Amino acid sequence: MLRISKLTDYGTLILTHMAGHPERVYSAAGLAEALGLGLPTVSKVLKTLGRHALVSSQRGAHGGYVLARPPERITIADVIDALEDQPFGLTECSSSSGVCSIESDCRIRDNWLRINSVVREALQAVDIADMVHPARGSPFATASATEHRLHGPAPQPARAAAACIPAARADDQEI
Amino acid sequence: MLRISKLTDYGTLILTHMAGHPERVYSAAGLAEALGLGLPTVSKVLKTLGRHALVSSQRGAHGGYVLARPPERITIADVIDALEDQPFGLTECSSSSGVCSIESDCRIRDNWLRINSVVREALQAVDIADMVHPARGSPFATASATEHRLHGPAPQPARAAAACIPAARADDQEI
DNA sequence: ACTATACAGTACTGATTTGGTACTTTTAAT
DNA sequence: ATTAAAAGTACCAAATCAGTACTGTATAGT
Repeated sequence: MLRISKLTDYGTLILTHMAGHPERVYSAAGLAEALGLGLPTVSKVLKTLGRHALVSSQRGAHGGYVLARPPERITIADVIDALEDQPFGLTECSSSSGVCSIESDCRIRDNWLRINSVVREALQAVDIADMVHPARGSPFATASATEHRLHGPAPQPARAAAACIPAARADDQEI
Repeated sequence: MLRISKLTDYGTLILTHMAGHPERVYSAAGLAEALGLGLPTVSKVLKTLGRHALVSSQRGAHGGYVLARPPERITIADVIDALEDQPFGLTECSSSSGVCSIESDCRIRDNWLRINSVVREALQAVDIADMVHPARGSPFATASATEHRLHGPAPQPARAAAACIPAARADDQEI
């Protein structure tokens, strides 16, 4: 469906929130409270982010999570890599090789690989620090975002609100 | 999971095949046979493509499908718009507005919208004619596809082969 | 007019994926 | 020792996807 999973969405939300005070130790409970998400869900995301070294964790009382590196050096592509189950790739045969019996004959694969590269670059051009500021002069702002038509905004139903929770209040909920 | 659905994959496959002879009328059965896909599945895809005016259909005996416009003017973004259920957008709150209760406060939404634009442009830069040729000097080849690291090729299992069927044999199976 | 062919629409079912939760274990500070 | 907090594992419900079947409609050829 060409959409990131909710967990990935939560991940960017959490990291963006943490980027407000890059040195502070945040507890999973505090983040859940601040972002209006369930604690188990937040824990799950943070654990995964920790496994991929985007945050580092401190166990025990007064423990918690800290960004493992400055927010400028954590890109959206990093978050997707960490949180999405399948390896990056718009199609199955382009994310991992060897699954397609007639790979050598397939004329489309090369093109999908190239499309992937372009999409990935777009995702790598945006980092968490960019997300904190509403619209900074970030590299991806240079793209001709004006002249793209978006020809199907399609006022579809779309169920309940997803991960779009206020990232504001970046400084309550210490610890 | 940031991946297009199989139906969309089939769609590009079918259109690419048809682009081999842009004027020819292809039957659903012929395409299914040529591409090694199930007839019902191919029919489903073609019907949807027809509804979105990417192919035009001719009913009755000797009927079939033809590309509705030259392959140079059908982009991957068009195919995705036609075949994916949800409207384009990496996150729910970025594909349609009004679903997020605190939309105005959300500092991330603007950024997702911008990321979407970039990704969409990448998808719009590639057309079906590009897909036919292994690696033409297409606009998206100009991107710095060299310096992207792809840091997680992750030799994951990955189930059965998907839509990666030979697009070759572009000229057997007439009608 | 009749018949064969081929697209159109709808609906259903099984399988996969996702999202969320619960429970147990390990680690560290007081 | 007790408490706080993360780590790991496993599980369940719900949503989504993929594929199939069935019925209807239009066209060409005889």
